[in-house]
Amino acid sequence: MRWEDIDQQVCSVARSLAVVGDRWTLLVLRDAFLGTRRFEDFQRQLGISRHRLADRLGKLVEAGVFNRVPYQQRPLRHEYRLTRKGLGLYPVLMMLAQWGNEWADDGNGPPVEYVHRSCGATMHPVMSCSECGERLQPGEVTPVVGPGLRAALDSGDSMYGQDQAPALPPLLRKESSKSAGNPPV
Amino acid sequence: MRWEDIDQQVCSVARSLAVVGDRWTLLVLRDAFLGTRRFEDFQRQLGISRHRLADRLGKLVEAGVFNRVPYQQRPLRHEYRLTRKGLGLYPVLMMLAQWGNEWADDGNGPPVEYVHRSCGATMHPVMSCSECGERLQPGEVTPVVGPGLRAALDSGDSMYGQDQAPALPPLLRKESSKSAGNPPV
DNA sequence: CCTTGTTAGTTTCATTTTGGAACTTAATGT
DNA sequence: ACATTAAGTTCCAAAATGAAACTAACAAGG
Repeated sequence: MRWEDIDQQVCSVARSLAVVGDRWTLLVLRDAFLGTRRFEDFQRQLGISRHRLADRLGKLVEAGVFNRVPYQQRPLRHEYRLTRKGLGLYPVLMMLAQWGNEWADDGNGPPVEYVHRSCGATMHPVMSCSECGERLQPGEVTPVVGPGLRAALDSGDSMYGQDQAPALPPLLRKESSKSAGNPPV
Repeated sequence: MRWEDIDQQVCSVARSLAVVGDRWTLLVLRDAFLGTRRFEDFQRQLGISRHRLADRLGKLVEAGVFNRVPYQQRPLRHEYRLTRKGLGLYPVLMMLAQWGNEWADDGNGPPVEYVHRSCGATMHPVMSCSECGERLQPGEVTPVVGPGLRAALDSGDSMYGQDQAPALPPLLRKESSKSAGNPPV
């Protein structure tokens, strides 16, 4: 399977990665969340080749993650602004940063720390349940077939046969008893 | 700058992407969270070439995301299990899935829905403050220079001069007054 | 013993993607 | 007239990828 076909999967992780899973794309977004909006600024800050940058920005505009809006006439110049859809990637970026802080520390501690304005505390982001507010751990969440997957299975137009279970988004499957005794870690 | 050098940046997002930012890697992890452990299973489910898969698994083992453990002798066979470090990527995967559910819907609704075992509700993951528990929005979090960045700046061994501000992890910078009137969206 | 099957890779090679540098366009500043 | 800025584009060599075949090490069946 070619990488460009991953958006065909009936899986939200795959579909997200079809948009943001290319090299540099998430770093472009990181800088966008930091306030960068212009081609030259992205290019300088990232060290990406202009070639790649033009391609990535174009795809993100096409995907609705950025708006390309003129910031001056004569000569006409555009800048790239995060849309609502783009802003929706904030948790992804923050969780990547959090993982890096926890696990890719170079021995000097986290590069940056975060202060939550409304409570004033130095904090880190945690993932929690929208309904009960409790923190979510792998294995506490059960994925169930949703309408999108049911539709794909019913219409048979998907790449999955009726018999073959398609890939489900992330959970930690319960140990099957036959390989008991070996913890997942 | 070459992609392989992004881990040189004093930025946790960049360092995380140095480990999980290659094509297919996050999809391999998705399947791992779904319970897949063996080479053949990853290969079949993902449709990735065996070549790439061997490379990605090797790099993830080297990075400490997977353990490669024998599950039989004669013939010797290994399987790949998520380490604690690997399990730490759960929020990243879930937030990617959540974004896909929200924004990459194909018109049929989300492929899967999630049930939180402890509260029983159909839920979605939200990102919140570890200290006050409130939901986090872009712009409510202020990044401040942490020990890792201070060390890099002090020792001067980083790629950044003392004068040049290095890239900070994601936030939404306050509008500078000179471009006032244009909302970030 | 001989053949086939399973699992986990490795090798080979054609096709894509990337990185780097130079070039273009449309202006402005000096 | 000439240098500069911003946002790309073009060109090309080098690196990454995808597809398919091949290998190793054994097990099972006839």
